Amino acid sequence: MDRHDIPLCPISRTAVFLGSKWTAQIMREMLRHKRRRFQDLQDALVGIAPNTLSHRLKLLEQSAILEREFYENNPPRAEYVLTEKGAAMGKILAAMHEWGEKYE
Amino acid sequence: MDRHDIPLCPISRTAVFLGSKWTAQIMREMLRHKRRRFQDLQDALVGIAPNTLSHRLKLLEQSAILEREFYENNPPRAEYVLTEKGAAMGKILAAMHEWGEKYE
DNA sequence: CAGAATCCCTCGTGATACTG
DNA sequence: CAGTATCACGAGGGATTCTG
Repeated sequence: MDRHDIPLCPISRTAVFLGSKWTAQIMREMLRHKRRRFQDLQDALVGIAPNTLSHRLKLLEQSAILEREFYENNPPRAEYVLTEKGAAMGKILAAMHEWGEKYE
Repeated sequence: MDRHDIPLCPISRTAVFLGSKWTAQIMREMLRHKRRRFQDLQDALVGIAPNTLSHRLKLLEQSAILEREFYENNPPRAEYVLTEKGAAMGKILAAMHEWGEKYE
């Protein structure tokens, strides 16, 4: 067995998850608005590729940080809603913001 | 110009930096002890390769989160010391810990 | 509009061996 | 002890195209 099999501690898993390039910005946007459409997020996150956004949203949904609501109209509509677990991440983002303000 | 050139916002840079696999654990160790030797860290971070630890420490030093003190004895001794900027990251780690406790 | 499919490429990490 | 030197690999991200 090699080192890939050793699981990270909870705090590191949180850090690694949030540290995936776009995740913090997605969360900032969701914390501000509570509910956002795919297109809104893509507009807000200047430079993100749609497949990347889609992938991160899926992971956020799997972690129960967001919930996806899909309406099969024409055109279709998808909305992502912040859960309580997701909203609780606000403190982490706030701490990062405060630190960044002071030291960067 | 492609999307690689677009700089991340400060909060995302912080997240990405901390999200590098071992960085949160290094910081947890440094926040606990304020001052640690290379070997101490390698022992505490079970599974880390020395080149990886060395690399992360260099980046932490470049960001002025740690300072390196090197003594050319035989055997040599290196100590890494938490700066004020580094100590201020404690709030971020604490927020992650609190969130992890409650939701994971 | 909200993605899925594909291909490509970089970067962080890891294994291992070596040095002053 | 405290690293450096290589080599290699896999995952995440990006560019682009396509669809219901």
